[in-house]
Amino acid sequence: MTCNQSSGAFRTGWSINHLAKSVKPEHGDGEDPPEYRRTDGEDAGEVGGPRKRGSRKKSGSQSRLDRVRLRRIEANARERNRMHGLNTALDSLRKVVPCYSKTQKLSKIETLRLAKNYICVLGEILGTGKRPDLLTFVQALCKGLSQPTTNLVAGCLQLNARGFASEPGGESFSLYPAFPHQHQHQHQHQHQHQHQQAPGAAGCGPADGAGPLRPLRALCGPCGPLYDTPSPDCPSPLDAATLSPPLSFNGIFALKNEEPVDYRSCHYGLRYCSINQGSSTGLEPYDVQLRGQFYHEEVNKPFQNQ
DNA sequence: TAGGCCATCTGGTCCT
DNA sequence: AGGACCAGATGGCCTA
Repeated sequence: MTCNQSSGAFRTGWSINHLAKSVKPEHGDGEDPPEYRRTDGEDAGEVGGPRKRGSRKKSGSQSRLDRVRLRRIEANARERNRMHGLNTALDSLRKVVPCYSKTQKLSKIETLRLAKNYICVLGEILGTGKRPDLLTFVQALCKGLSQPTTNLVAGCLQLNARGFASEPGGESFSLYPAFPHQHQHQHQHQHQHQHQQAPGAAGCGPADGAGPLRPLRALCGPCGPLYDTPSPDCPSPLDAATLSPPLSFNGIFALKNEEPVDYRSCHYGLRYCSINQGSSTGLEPYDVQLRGQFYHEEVNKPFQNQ
């Protein structure tokens, strides 16, 4: 029996008796695990030489061995439960962190790192009373995170980083989402270019090409827009009237899709996030292309020297 | 195939 | 004595 089988069996409600019959197979081939082979102090005294063992003594030792074995099995079960509780808590944490996907869970360590970053950001916001710009926000969130996680977080943040990488080493950024009505031709070809698009691929939105970092007005929650002075260039399709409500997070930031996006099928390349799928808002799925390496480096650059 | 992640087992330590 | 907690070891699964 494998570990997985064991855990599966546990999840389906193994009794201690079941466990007792399935003592760790890795030690394998019917051989008892080390502890069960080990003799306790009483038995250790017998190691020195041949010694007659009465049946009474033997049965006592046997029962003691059984007790040890049972305790170990019980301890294993408790330890499993403890770890399951820990994992449950981690799942809870994943759900309140600004990047949640049922299909591609953050690893434990990345969850903790992201949560820590998030707490720091929120603390900073509380302390200063100011909302950070999107780039700063993402940078802070992704501090110390792995590249895939950085990409995942950015994806959850609805970032379009194509402009980000429009010029290798360039200084322009675009954080606008690319809506199909703006770039329908792009959308049609994105799938076939998933793994081929050059760093200089076409950007999107009015910020495409050159220009300063601009806010993503899609990041508007119930508490109002993330930015006090939304860019006048921000096109009307992003107006609140057409925005889908799901882009909200705890009333603070608009960060998450209610419908978790499965990024498994679009690692590092083009990603198609569907907001409010099939809604009456008229919004079609839009892409949040992320150029893995370059994006990761850009996001983490400010922190690399810290 | 290597590396990352994970679940589990295990023994040690500390606490009640 | 027994439970909680911890860290090391191990093996399975998945992905690049």
